[in-house]
Amino acid sequence: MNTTIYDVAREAGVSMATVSRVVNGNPNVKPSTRKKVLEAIERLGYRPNAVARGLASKKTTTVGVIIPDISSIFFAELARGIEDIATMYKYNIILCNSDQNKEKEIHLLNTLLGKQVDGIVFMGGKITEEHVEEFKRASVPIVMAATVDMNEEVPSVNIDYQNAVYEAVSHLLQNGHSSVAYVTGPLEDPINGYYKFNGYRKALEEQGLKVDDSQVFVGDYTYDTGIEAVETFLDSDKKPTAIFVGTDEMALGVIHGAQDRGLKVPEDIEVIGFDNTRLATMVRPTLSTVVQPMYDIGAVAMRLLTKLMNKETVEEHTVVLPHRIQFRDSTK
Amino acid sequence: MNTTIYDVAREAGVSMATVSRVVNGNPNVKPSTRKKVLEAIERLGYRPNAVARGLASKKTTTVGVIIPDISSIFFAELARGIEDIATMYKYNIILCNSDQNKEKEIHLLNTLLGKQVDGIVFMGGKITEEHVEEFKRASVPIVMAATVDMNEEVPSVNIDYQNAVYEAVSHLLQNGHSSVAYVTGPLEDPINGYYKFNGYRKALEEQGLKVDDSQVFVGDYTYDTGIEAVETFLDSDKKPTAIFVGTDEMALGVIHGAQDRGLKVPEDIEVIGFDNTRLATMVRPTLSTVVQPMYDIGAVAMRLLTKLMNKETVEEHTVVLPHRIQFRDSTK
DNA sequence: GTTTCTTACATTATTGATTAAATAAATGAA
DNA sequence: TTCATTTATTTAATCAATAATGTAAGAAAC
Repeated sequence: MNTTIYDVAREAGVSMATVSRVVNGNPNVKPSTRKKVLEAIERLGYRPNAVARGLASKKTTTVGVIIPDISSIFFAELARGIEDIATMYKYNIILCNSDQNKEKEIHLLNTLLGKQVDGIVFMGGKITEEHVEEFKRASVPIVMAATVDMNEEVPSVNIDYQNAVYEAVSHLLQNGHSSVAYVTGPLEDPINGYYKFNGYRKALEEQGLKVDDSQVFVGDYTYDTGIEAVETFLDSDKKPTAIFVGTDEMALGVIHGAQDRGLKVPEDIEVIGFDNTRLATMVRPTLSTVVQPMYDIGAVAMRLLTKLMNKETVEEHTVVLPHRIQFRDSTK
Repeated sequence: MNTTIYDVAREAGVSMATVSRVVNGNPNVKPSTRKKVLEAIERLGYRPNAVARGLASKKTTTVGVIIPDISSIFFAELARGIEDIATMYKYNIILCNSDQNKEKEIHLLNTLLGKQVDGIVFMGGKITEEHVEEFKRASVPIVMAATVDMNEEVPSVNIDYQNAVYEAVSHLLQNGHSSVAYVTGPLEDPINGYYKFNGYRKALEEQGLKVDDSQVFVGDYTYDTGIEAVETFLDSDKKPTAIFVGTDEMALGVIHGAQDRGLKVPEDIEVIGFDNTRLATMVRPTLSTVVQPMYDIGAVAMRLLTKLMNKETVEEHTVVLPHRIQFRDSTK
């Protein structure tokens, strides 16, 4: 049997309320009794039961984290940012993989609320009306990280995806390419289908160009679809000389796919990736890429959540972190 | 205010015990009352409070996971295996990063036990006496994943690291190299310092060779130390023609470091990595590597933990999963 | 027809903390 | 010394479930 606050109270000859006060650092305890209690705690090896505490105080000091896939390099980095800040504020995290499946997401949300988490960090793809409904119904704050709600109803932390892509593609166009191909993740995710794509479109149109569907390849974020993408491009009659790729992992695929066909990067074909995961320096040539500060997005999202959980007033619920382009050797 | 079991009981005109029985699928409820209760639950949007349930039942259906660093490709994959099986058995996981820091590990262990987790999966480096003491003192089962306790006192899931390295190095030696260099992770971790290293030594000695310290480089698992390692080797007077590398990420560094020096892999220098992370196919040449089934290790560890939590009898507490070598293009 | 068993519930106690209200003790001012 | 305040501590209610025990109604056994 584990020792309870009652055992400690008896051992120290005080009431459980006093023990509770000592444990919680309440100042209204005489130093001598505090000492007695502390000794009793030590003697019995008492460890407060967080479940009982959670029931009584209605705070569990744990937050839920819904993430598409923790084994993805991108999300794992985000998760680390979340966890570090959570730890800093004495929260633990319950981590759940959703695979971006809407049913799972809703189900997990309810499981977490059932477990009485004090808040939730949500990462996903497309945010539907139903998501927002569920979020609103929740009794605790929810913050989205690297996930956009186009109506800005839910607090979130992101970068300016549209401008980030716009800048990268514009850079390539200014290098004199007559066209820039685009490898993107699934378009159902509005980050891909709306923001990033619009950035691409805008950059093209600014140069008097139009989006050419044969120059756009929709992959599934994996290295292999990066390879597929170049192969498709190189088999077409309009071979690109510059490719913007929506994620680093696909960009590695693109570089290797091109090299496998005997092309030289960046001489024959320039490539810019997106995210600046650790992969970007693990290729030859090293990858020029848009820096999305994943760790920071996670950290800031968690920090925002702590404020909301504390009922502090926050000026801006939709935070946009800065981005930049890191030029390496895959561009001239 | 959230609706409680009491509200449902009143709404349905039954006692809370009956509601509890319906919610928990106890068969001793007349279909007609079950229906009444279910309707009341639906009407009120009742969601059981897992904290109260946990206090009363002494089960939280959550397990703790202590992991060195979730942002590492290796551990993230392990974590995914753990989480998938946990979900399958209706557990949630509380995930904590330890950075392999002993104080943090012990602290996290106590935090998790305070939160009344039903079990713990532990991943770390060196397991000290103190670790084992703490593990034994815990009132819930603990399983280690990809982590060895040399005394086999703690249940664990691993592969046979010594033999895995032995086979890889032997393979290189049989290819006719007069020596095989070795890039390893920190030797404080007995997996590196004892098992893997012994595998290396054994393979060498079987060919009448001895370990030459100048042919051993201790890295910190990062890509960059892989590069450092080759550079050190190539600057020495005994330039290796084959290198065994303790992790894939360092192996990528080794390959690129060698290529940066104008060497060809595998013609001038053969490389074998370890782990078979997704990185292995993201290099040119693709990396031959020892397959450590990370996802499976996590999954099996979690499965083992569910059995222990259920107090099922398990035949073998120390499970050793099979490994193999995946040959790709970094070896001849 | 009484007794015994089930079935289907209800009642009440319990879980291990927090917290508000009540009370006791200590301190200070008049 | 007395009363008011402040400080320290206890008592008891509460949190939202589960678990153990109790009970009424009907079926089966004798």
